Order: sequence, then C-alpha cells, then structure tokens
Amino acid sequence: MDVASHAVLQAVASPRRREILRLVWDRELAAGAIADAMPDVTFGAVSLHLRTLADAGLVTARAVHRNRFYRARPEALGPIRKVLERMWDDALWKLKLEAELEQTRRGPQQQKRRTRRTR
Amino acid sequence: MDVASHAVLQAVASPRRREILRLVWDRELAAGAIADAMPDVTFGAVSLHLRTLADAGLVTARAVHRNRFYRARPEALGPIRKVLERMWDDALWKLKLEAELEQTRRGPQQQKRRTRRTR
DNA sequence: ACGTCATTTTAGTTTAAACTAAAGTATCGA
DNA sequence: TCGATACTTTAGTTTAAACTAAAATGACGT
Repeated sequence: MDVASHAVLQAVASPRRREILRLVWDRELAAGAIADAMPDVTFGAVSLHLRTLADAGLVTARAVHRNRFYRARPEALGPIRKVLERMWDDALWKLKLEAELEQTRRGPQQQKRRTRRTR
Repeated sequence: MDVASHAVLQAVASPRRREILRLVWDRELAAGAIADAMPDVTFGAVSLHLRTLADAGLVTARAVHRNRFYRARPEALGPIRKVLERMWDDALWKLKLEAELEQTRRGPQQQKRRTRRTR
C-alpha cells in the first residue's frame, strides 16, 4: 500500500468528504456552492476538506474570477480500486485453491493434537 | 453509501488494521500470533482492532482451545469494491461524454447569478 | 477447585481529526 | 485606491480514534 493510495483511502473514508465528492462528481462546482449545499458546516471547514481531497488527487480546482471551481478526478480512485481488486481477486483465488485442496485432504489441518472438544 | 460499506471503508483506512488484514489474508492466525507480529503495540490494542475488523465483517474468528484464530473475509471487500467501481465507471463515462461535447462548444460555460448566504 | 494461558474488556490518557471564528489573500468593480 | 466578494489559512476548541495498563473472562490441565 503506497502513500498515495493511503491518502486516497483516508480521504474517501470520511462521510463529509464523500458528500463533497458526490457533489462535484459529475459537474464543476464553486467552493461556495459546495458550502451552500452543506448548511451544517462552515465554509472554512469545507475548504479544509477540499484541500484534503485535492492533496489526495481526488479533486482538481480551476480558478475563474474570484471563484474556485472544483471537480472530482475519478481516475484517482483507480489505484485504490486496483489495490482492493488485487487483494480481493488474490484472496478469492487462494480460497478456491484451498477448497480444491480440501477435497484431497482428510479434515482441516488442525494445529496440535486435539483430545476432546466437549463442555 | 450504506452503513456497512462505510464501516468497511473506515476499517480499511487504518494502516494498523491493513497490517493485521495482510497478516491474516491468506492464513488463519491466532490473536496472540498477530500481536507478536506487531511488536510496537500491545495485545489489547490488537484485540480492539480485530474487533473493529470483525464488526466490519472483514475478518472471522474461530475458537480453538484457548486460542482465537482470525482470518480475513475478502468477500467483505466486494461491496465497497463495487461502490468504487460504479462511481469510477460512471464518472469515466461522463468524462468521455463531456470531452465529446467540449468539441462542439466554445469556451467554458460560465457560472450564473449567485446568491450566497453564509454566517 | 485452583492456577495458568490466551484473549477481551474497561478506564483512563495521548494523539489526531473535525470543526469554528476570525484573520488573511486575491480579485474585481467602481 | 477602496470596499465587497470568494475564498483560504490560522489558531484554538471539541470530538473521536488509538493506545496503554490493568482487571476480567473463560477454557484448560491438574
């Protein structure tokens, strides 16, 4: 797990930032408009979240006049998607292998001797 | 984003828990063995992480004698993998569409009238 | 029944994240 | 230039997560 993927995971793990991400997922939105859509939090807090998202590469900013327009950068999810996918597939593969082996072996390979299992 | 996927994301976002997850990814390991593999943290702390992982469905426990053997449950990653995948694919599709539209339009579409209301 | 082992749980502390209010920066329009 | 707008940054506070030490639990051997 590289440091970039960690930042992405960290950023996406916050419900607040997922909320922002959802807002700018399919359209550009000014920081103020994002803050307006989240009335229970201050503009400053939103700005900090935007910075976190930008640092993780999950959004990009474009300055126009006094506005800063944000937009999601979905390709930044690629790496962690791949990380998860690789973990997942790898594990599935191993489980399948295990299941196949299971049929050729007698019982689960238990550690140490077992005498009783009662009570 | 459902509550289960949130728990999974939250659990996976912690480096410590990813470390544990990696340890039990392809083999069962007793809680003590996991703690032994992480010398910079106490057994108690490891146990709490294991609980978090178990609550998220990312690991299962099996009791044998006095030991509790943990193992990753990779299929728990499925839902969030799907969530990310869906977001990702959906966005890529939209970006492509946008790129196509871009060629038929001149310049960025500027923002309209704004009514801002902040504390 | 007693003591030990493997682990969990609790209670309290440290560390980090999220948040607010206010100050700072930059841009525009007059 | 000045004042307003649209943000960002800072400093300090609140909330939550991670951690530790120690007590509690429960199964086992004797």
